[in-house]
Amino acid sequence: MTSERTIARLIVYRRLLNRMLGEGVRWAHSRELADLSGVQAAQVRRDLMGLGYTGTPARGYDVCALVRTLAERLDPPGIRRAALVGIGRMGAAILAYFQGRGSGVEIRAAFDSDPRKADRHLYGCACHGIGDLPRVVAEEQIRLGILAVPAGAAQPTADLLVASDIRGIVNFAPVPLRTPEHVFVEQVDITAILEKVAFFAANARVGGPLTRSTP
Amino acid sequence: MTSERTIARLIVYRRLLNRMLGEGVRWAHSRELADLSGVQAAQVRRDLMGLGYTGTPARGYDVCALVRTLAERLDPPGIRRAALVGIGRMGAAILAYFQGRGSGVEIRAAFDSDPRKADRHLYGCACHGIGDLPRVVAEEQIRLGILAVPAGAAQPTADLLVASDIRGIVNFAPVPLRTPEHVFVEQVDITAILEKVAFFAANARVGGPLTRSTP
DNA sequence: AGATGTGAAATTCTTCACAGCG
DNA sequence: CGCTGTGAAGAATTTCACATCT
Repeated sequence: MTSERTIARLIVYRRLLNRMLGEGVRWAHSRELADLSGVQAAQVRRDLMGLGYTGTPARGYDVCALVRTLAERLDPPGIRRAALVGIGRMGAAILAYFQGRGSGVEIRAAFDSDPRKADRHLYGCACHGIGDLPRVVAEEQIRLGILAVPAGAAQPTADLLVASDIRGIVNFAPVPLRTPEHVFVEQVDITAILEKVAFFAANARVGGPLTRSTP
Repeated sequence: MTSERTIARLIVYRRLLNRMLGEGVRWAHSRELADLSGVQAAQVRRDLMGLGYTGTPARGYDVCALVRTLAERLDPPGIRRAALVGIGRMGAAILAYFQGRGSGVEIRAAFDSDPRKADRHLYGCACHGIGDLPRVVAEEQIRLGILAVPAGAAQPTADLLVASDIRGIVNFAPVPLRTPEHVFVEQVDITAILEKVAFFAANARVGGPLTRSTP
């Protein structure tokens, strides 16, 4: 009912619904949400069932009310501030990507071990030396970390984040992290993803399964 | 036996084994691979079982031979060339990231609708206007596409890739794509991933499940 | 003793199918 | 009627547990 897969789909539904809201759409059927997000209609209904939210057979789901319900369920009370560690090409791209995007999460500070990258602003975000991380994370009450450091630095950096009382990490380094159980880690391994797509592109048979997404 | 999850794990094992090889390690037990990749030992054994590859109870798995077996199984015969579409911050970061990395996949050409970004080289990769895509993709026998375009351009660009006989797409735009069944699509939705981590970071209970990775 | 290979159980996730409502 | 909510079936995936080998 609150599995990782389910939450990932709810997040996708919410974005679709927000877009609909902007287009003035008031009602949506499970079938539409399903088509737009690439899942089965029954899956959408079951996912929404878990929210306790209920639509009507006649009009479907009230887009506005559903967005509110999803916000209640998905938006954590105190967790929306993130720290980015590693201001290389990938880190800078992530920073740029999140600027102006009305996501629920906001990157409050960036860190790099290279002192030349510290003490300036990049895409509107303050940059610090890595030594300032514990202090800034505590001061700004940051609870999320985004790791965009080289593979060799990933584990020590994760340890530092954990020691600074971070609760969740998105790791772009191609190294599985060892963390305490109370820290949620999501591995985003772009190289591995490309290799996977290469594999299934080669072995794609017509009539195969539908396209999948990364939860 | 050849599910998406399984292939994703095999790719991770392979990278670990390659690293071991570089460190001179000759033998590995299922337990070590499991610990390093964050899964159960039984899972590793079952995954390797599917390869038809067999270890010995005494020493475990022969790292060198296993890497060869994995290469046979995972490396598609003709599919290793990719095209990047969208040379913005994210696209440039991906390009930089893949340069020098000995991955099985290589980015052969980059495209952008902005003509100012065409006709030059970026991180060693030739850049073209989007109009040249069909020709270059055909000439270079490219079979994979990486989408790093704005959300609004994602679907039309995907259509163009599909028309150019691309077989697999990694989509960084936060929009699910509609593609024919014979095209494998992997959605990498960074905003959604961050929101998911925020959710589970907030709801993290001590004694919860281990960290997960993105297959 | 400790590790592999693997049936079988357990668990998780998805889809079916249909009652019931507007 | 077509759509929702949902029990039940069905698939897929993971984990257990143990015979077997060295």
